[in-house]
Amino acid sequence: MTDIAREAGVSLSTVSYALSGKRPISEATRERIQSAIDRLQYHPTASARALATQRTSLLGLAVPQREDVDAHVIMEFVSSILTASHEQDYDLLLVAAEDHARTQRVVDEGKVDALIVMDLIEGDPRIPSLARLPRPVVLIGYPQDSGGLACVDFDFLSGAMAAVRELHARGSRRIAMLTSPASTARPAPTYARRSRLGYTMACTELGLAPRIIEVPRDPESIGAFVREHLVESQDIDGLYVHHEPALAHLGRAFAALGISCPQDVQVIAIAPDDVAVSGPWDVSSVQLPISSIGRTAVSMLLELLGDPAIPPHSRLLSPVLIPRATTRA
Amino acid sequence: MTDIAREAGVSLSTVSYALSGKRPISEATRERIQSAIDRLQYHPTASARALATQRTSLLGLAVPQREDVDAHVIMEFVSSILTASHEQDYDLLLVAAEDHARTQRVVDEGKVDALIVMDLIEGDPRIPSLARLPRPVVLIGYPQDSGGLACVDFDFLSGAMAAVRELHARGSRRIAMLTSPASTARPAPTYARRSRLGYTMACTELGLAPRIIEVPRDPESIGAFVREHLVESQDIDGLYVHHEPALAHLGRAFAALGISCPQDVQVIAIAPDDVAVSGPWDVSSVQLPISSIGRTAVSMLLELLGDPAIPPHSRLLSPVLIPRATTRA
DNA sequence: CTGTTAGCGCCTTCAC
DNA sequence: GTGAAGGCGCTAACAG
Repeated sequence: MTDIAREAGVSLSTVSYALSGKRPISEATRERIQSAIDRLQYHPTASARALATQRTSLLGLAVPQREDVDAHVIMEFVSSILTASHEQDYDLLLVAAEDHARTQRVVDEGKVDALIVMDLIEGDPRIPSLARLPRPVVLIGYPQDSGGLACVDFDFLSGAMAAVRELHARGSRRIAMLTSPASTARPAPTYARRSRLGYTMACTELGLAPRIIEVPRDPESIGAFVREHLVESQDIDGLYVHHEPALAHLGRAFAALGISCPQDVQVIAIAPDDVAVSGPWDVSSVQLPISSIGRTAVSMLLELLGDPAIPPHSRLLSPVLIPRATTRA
Repeated sequence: MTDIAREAGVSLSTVSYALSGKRPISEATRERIQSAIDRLQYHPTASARALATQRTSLLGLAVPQREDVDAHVIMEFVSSILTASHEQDYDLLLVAAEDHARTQRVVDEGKVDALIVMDLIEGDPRIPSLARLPRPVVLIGYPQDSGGLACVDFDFLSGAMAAVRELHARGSRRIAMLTSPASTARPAPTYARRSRLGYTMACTELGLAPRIIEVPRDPESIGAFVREHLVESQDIDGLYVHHEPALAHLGRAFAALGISCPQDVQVIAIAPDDVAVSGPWDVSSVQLPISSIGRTAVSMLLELLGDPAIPPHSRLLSPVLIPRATTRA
């Protein structure tokens, strides 16, 4: 920077101000400076700037690497967060969520200005330490006790209720919820409880008896479920499905066993649009707005960076229901 | 750091040396320093260290965001690169590959020590500017002209040849290659050419007539292909499939049209293990070692960081063939 | 084995 | 509008 000051015949600070624009600079000198910059191929040094300003223009993101989290979903989160960050002139620093010590370290050492943590589970043990960090943190997920941290997530409770009400409004009276087994091994992600709760509340509201059916993701189990409840006892005429990997199998089982979908039974899933329409059928669904969540997380972080006094709060994105081929008109 | 020096009753530099271990420190003072660190919750400031050492301990990764690159594959690359980086005490800075200006900027400004660029295409326009960067760069992919940059990729040429030879050794004589249409819109990824070339070379070597059949990824097109070539004209008894999204559809089409697989026709795919076994059948395959590629890219970068004089070269991972249910014994 | 000191490259409050 | 000077927190010679 000294070089280009000399080259342009001005003082070092003038160059700095020309670059940051934090002070009016005459058009003439501004141009001389710019041309010197081009000529010398100058690039400001990020670490020096960071040291002086205490800002890295880096956002941290703790990504889960466990096999049982759908790679597509994670990728969409990462991608939307990356895009949103770039739009605000931030870069993204990735750290493995499993390595919590490292996650803390990158913020303690000031490698990032703020942090996004995804894949929260109920009673997540990381929450207390995250709450102690000296920089803004937002969680993707909505744990019962967020320890005062900002949260962003889809409103699964409302989403589940919307689905059940819709099934009911279109004529279903025996509405079950189909979901994955509450794994006792792994603690549940924060949305599992809220989704079930929403389903139960809606049933209560409508005077229906709630029935939550847990089924593994393999085709055989799905087939068995369909045979038992839809072919034999026929005790279900509406299905709220929160079980993405099972959706496609469900559709095939219907076809194989001769269940005609909007007629015999209506189905509403809660899923990202692409998985709702990617299987053998186009499933009516409550949209899971992954990239909106990602973008919201970033903008929330920026607000907190702008004004750390903002009271911490949660943002739950509202459900939008898209009727497709699995519900009646 | 001054604080903990005072607190421990030593000089500032002693603290620094105690932390970096670049100088022997007596056990006694070392402990006093450590306890002061714990007491004051001290954490070294990354940007200050980076400014002083000219090292950020950050690796850059340019990730593609285009829809037509399989999210699972990208995620596995990212994940393996992230893990490998952490193992070497590096963090990972993500930037959108589509934003090439930004990609260059993060290295010009010294935000990263080195850069990995994935999803290279033939004649990639980014190569010249990447070659001019003042830090190590490795490409994931193997373009014909790498501009002197280091490359890491699977050896698709050998992989294709291995597959064809294997089919031939197990009795197939009319071996076709099934792959995705060479999109005229998007330029081809670097492996497309090498895979086809390997297939052709193997055919030549074995005295077979090469037949490259391009089929879109949708189930209908796959079904049509099977009907035409395996049911009607029956002019194929061996299939080298480099077309991941089509694999599952192919298996279903075989089942639906009564093609018995190792008997009527043998199939070897080139694919990651998980996709080879995830469909309706377990496909014999040449392993696509995605995470090995990722890890290799990182270790190559570190070698270059350690000794920039290392002559640039490419690393092509050798094929490993896994016989499964689609080849004869 | 420990202390002193001069930067790393940029920002920013001051005087001019 | 411009220039001079101190400081951000740490590293690494250079002396002891």
